[in-house]
Amino acid sequence: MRGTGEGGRKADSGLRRDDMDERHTELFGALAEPSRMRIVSLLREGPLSVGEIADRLELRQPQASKHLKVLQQAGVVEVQAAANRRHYRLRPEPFREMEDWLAGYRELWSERFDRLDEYLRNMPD
Amino acid sequence: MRGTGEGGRKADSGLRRDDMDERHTELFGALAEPSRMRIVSLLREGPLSVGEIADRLELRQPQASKHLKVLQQAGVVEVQAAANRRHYRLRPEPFREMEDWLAGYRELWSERFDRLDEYLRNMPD
DNA sequence: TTCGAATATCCCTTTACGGGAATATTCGGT
DNA sequence: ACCGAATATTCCCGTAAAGGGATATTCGAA
Repeated sequence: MRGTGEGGRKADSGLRRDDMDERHTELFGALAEPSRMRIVSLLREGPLSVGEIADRLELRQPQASKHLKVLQQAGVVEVQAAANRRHYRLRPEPFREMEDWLAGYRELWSERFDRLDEYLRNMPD
Repeated sequence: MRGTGEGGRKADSGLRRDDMDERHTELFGALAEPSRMRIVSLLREGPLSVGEIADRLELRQPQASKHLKVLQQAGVVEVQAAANRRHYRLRPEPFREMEDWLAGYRELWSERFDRLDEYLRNMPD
């Protein structure tokens, strides 16, 4: 139990950078599928039931359920039961995490490693 | 040829939202693999040759080459030949694109669809 | 408790993908 | 022109994942 409150940032789960990468691997995997990407995009408008999702994206109900299950396991969506219907909605956490992950690459925006010394260091002696 | 300079934003490739999603599907696919994620993470420090990447991540050279190829096709990295060596470096574009994509979900941070009217709309009459 | 709507799960087949090992290619040096 | 280092490519194999279809489950209504 090291560094529990180390950074004190937001809802830090106390993960090392490598673990964060693992989590993002799973997150990206969930998004790396056209149908699921469309589901996520659609869910931006608000929570929807499985039937509505399948309907609007012209998916078959079983496929919609399967994709939603994957998204749920990756933490992208959460479900709320209401009678027979199950309403799926986006969870904000993974998007925040992605934002944090991206922040580690933000220096690329500006400098883009234009310095050559790093580059030349790869040359053998 | 509509709206070429429409928004005047950065390097807008003139893609519709659906096309953007397709591109991100590919991008996420490239990142949805532990070794590739580690390669990307490693390349933050600066450009590296294939051998160095394979070395530091304890990958075999062919695997490293394959993963780099996938990353390259997804536009995540670019290569620069120098003698026998090929130096791979991160491209800033995909990260910017991810940032833009994320922006479309930023409202989740704050409100998180707490309004119930959208939710109740799903109820049958 | 029986029925029907909504959803999840199971089985099967096909395909995509990653690892391993061998081989091809490219390039500078001599 | 030849050799060796660095890298890319190919082939094979095993596994994970996705689609299709049928079926199981759950829940409210009557």
